[in-house]
Amino acid sequence: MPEFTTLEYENLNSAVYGALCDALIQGRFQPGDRLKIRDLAEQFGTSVTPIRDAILRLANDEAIIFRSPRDIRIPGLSESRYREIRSIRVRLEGLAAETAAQVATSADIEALERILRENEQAIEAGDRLKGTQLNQAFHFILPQIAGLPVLNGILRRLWLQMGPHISDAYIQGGRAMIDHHYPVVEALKRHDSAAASMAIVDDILLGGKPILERIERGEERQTRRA
Amino acid sequence: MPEFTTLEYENLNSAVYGALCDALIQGRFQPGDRLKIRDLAEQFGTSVTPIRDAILRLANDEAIIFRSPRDIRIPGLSESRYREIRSIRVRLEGLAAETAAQVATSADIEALERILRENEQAIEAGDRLKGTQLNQAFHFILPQIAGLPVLNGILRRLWLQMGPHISDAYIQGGRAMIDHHYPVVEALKRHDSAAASMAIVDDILLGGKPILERIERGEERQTRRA
DNA sequence: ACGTCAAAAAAGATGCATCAAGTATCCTAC
DNA sequence: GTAGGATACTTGATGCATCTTTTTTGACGT
Repeated sequence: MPEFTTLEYENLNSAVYGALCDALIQGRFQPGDRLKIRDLAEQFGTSVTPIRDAILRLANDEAIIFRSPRDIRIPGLSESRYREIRSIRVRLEGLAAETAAQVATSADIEALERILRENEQAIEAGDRLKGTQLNQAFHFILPQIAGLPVLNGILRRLWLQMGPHISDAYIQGGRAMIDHHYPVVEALKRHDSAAASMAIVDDILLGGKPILERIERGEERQTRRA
Repeated sequence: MPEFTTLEYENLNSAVYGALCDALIQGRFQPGDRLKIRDLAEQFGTSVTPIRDAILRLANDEAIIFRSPRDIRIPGLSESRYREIRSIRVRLEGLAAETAAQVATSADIEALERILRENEQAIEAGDRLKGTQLNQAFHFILPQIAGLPVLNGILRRLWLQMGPHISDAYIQGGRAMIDHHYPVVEALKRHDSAAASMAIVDDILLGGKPILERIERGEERQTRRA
């Protein structure tokens, strides 16, 4: 269960922000979707103020954009931007994997293997949502094992931007999403930093291939109206 | 002149956010300093609303923290956190330097050399503020040359967190702040990616040494009252 | 002096009214 | 039937009142 709020105490603002982050990461928004503060306020049963706060934070994360002062939307993702995000992930998740390999305990390994088992089951059951969630859980747990909270926050933000663009695509890769995870765990067991780094890089590049191909095909509806 | 606002149109919120970001990066806040929304509203001559918006964005960047629901402060920087930020910078600025080396034009090189010349002058003149500003400009221009806007945003956020902790320390390093910049430019001229990456890593590790030593010495006043 | 506790003041959270600017709708004129 | 324009509506920005909780302060007793 990833922790998304950076504010340590609870308020409506953080609750809304967390809920919208979850929705974004789970792909429940499509590129081009428009967000309206008053509508969201009604959905959440609050006034507009906490919604505005959350929307502003999301805009600061570049997870949503203000196309004009009154037009808040889920942004598109150009091919070059996706490639940049992928390059950044390669560097940062590589660092996380290296560090994790050095410090991973047997409890950490068990947690990873549990995620893999659940992911297997989700794929067999055809549960796409759970499949992508567990895939994300795998990626987020590495910086946690490594004890790198700043890195974790950066990756979280990148995932907010990718979320609306990976929901459908991942499935087309079938088991490719999970196959590359096993070598990572094997490397962590051996405390082999170099192998762990290479394995996670493989996962990012190969496992993410369907997403890139989808963006290249231009199946994005970036400027779709509502 | 780095562009800090992610909202493309102008409003009070972004103006306040930008001003506070500048203040943070320039070290005009000290760790432990307390921020009060009403006070800032008076200083900026606005109501509390745009200030709250900006404060919330800054908190989302982890540039400021809510120690309690009514206590907004500049956070401290533990040694482990600084080391983590440094590791991330090594990876990301390494990537920026590699990419920049491949695509840098002669105009880009000239811009870099202009910054170096101005930085020399600022150091000679003993202008600390301008010195640190130009040092930052050097680091921010590399991802711009490389055409990596996402990377740029991540580094900007990291700098927001480091800002309050580097103001004094850098000076103690004397010319060390700038000496390591020359090999970077030389590598870019030769379009030598590997050398550029190594040079910028040297700068981060060696140039940042005074900061780490200061944090290790515990000269931080993280919980200082006002 | 120091710690404790209570009252007073401060401060952020939340809700809401209003404003300005942009959008949609509908009516009219040709 | 269509084009143009005026009107009504939508929507985020801003300001502000109020509420609750925290923080500060100061008096009191030890």
